[in-house]
Amino acid sequence: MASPRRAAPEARVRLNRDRVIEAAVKLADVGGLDALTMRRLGEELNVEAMSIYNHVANKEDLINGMADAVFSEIELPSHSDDWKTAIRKRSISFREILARHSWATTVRDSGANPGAATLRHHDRVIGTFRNGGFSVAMAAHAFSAVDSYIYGFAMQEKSLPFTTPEEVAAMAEIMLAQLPRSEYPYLAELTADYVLKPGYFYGDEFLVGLDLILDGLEAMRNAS
Amino acid sequence: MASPRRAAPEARVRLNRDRVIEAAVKLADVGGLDALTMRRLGEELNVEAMSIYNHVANKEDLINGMADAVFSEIELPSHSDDWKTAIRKRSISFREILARHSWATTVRDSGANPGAATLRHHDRVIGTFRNGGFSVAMAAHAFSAVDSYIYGFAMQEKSLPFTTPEEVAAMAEIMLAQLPRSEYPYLAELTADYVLKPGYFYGDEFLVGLDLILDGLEAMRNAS
DNA sequence: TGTCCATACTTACGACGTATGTTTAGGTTG
DNA sequence: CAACCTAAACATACGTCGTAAGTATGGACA
Repeated sequence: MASPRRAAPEARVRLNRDRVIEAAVKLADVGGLDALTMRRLGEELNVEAMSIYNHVANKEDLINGMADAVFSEIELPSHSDDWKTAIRKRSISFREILARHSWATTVRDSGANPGAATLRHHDRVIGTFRNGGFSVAMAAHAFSAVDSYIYGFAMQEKSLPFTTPEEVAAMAEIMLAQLPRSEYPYLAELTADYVLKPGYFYGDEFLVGLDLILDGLEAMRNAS
Repeated sequence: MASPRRAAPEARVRLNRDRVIEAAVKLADVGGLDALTMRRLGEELNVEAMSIYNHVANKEDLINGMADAVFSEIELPSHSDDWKTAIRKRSISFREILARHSWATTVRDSGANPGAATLRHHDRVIGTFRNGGFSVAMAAHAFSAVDSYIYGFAMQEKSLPFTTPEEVAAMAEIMLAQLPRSEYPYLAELTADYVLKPGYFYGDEFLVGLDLILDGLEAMRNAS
């Protein structure tokens, strides 16, 4: 027999906050926030649920950590681009990240206890506007408008119960069939003549709205 | 003794779907979606939790009903206004309603099983754009842009852990005090020179962004 | 007056977040 | 190498959740 020192055939891997958060994000990505339970997370980490509390104050703290992890993934606005390009790029990245972690749209983090990555991200965005010639007030307007739009778009996108164009078409066909045309004529028209057209993909709407806002902000900046 | 016919001193009030939904909305308004439990709701209705299931398939169905009830509160775009005024008014109403029922921002209803009020509302909004001279595609763009913005704004607003200007000031002061100025200079500047200025109210940002989008849509429409 | 059934109540189950207490394994010290 | 300390694991338990399944009841119509 080996010495008791080396008894365990499988050395226990130490846990830490980052490993916990990473696993939690993975769980939520797959099954949504509902699928993220402490017991299930423990299972994923080969640990009892309660052990997680050695690295996280409670579930809320865990979720805040997850939100901050998501923010750290977003591409920061580049210093070498002009403000519009920089914000445009980071906005596209933001949406992409929110689509990948669709549970994140519901999480408020930012408001209550923003993490370090969240703060840094926001600081850089505001800085980009300021350096682009926006006054403090205008930077605040711009920040609010752009981020509200991105969050809202991500939410709408998430709420769609389909993803691929094929699914969209199938779903739209069904909805259209059971939609009382006389009662909702415009909804029916939009579905038939737009959503059901080949090549339709709701995600494409994102850039239309984003550029609308960015152009508006540019005009506002130039007017001052 | 009175006849057994009239035995109950307090006649049992019959439940129905609308009464259930109304009470549920009230509960969620006060304490958020977390405060809405079937037992608590039963208590509110003087009924056991399980009795609610005679009027509602399950909690998801209940919440969908609540979402539709919220939509029914939103002011429909008026036929007598031009498209821009009509959409502006209903957007302001929309935000107001979402602020009053802040739990509603998280609920997806619209995507999966839209209720009658939701469908009617959407139909009227799209109709307003179409009658205002928007092509089907442009109406879709407009609808997406405006509603994404409203939803996102409502979410940001909800995530703020304060409401009154006094609370904002107090909170901002605290955050500013513990914010590493050198690390987040722009965030600090914005807080100090904008948020902490008397009269600041985040809700005021709403119209700035909304008008930005509406003006952009108008330009887009005129260009075609 | 008798029958039926919609609607209410009762009980029970498994899963949840987490408070509390106990065990253990890895590093430090003599 | 043995004795000890402590961080981090496990174990147990409580109250609450959504809701399945079975039971009781009272108002409407025969």
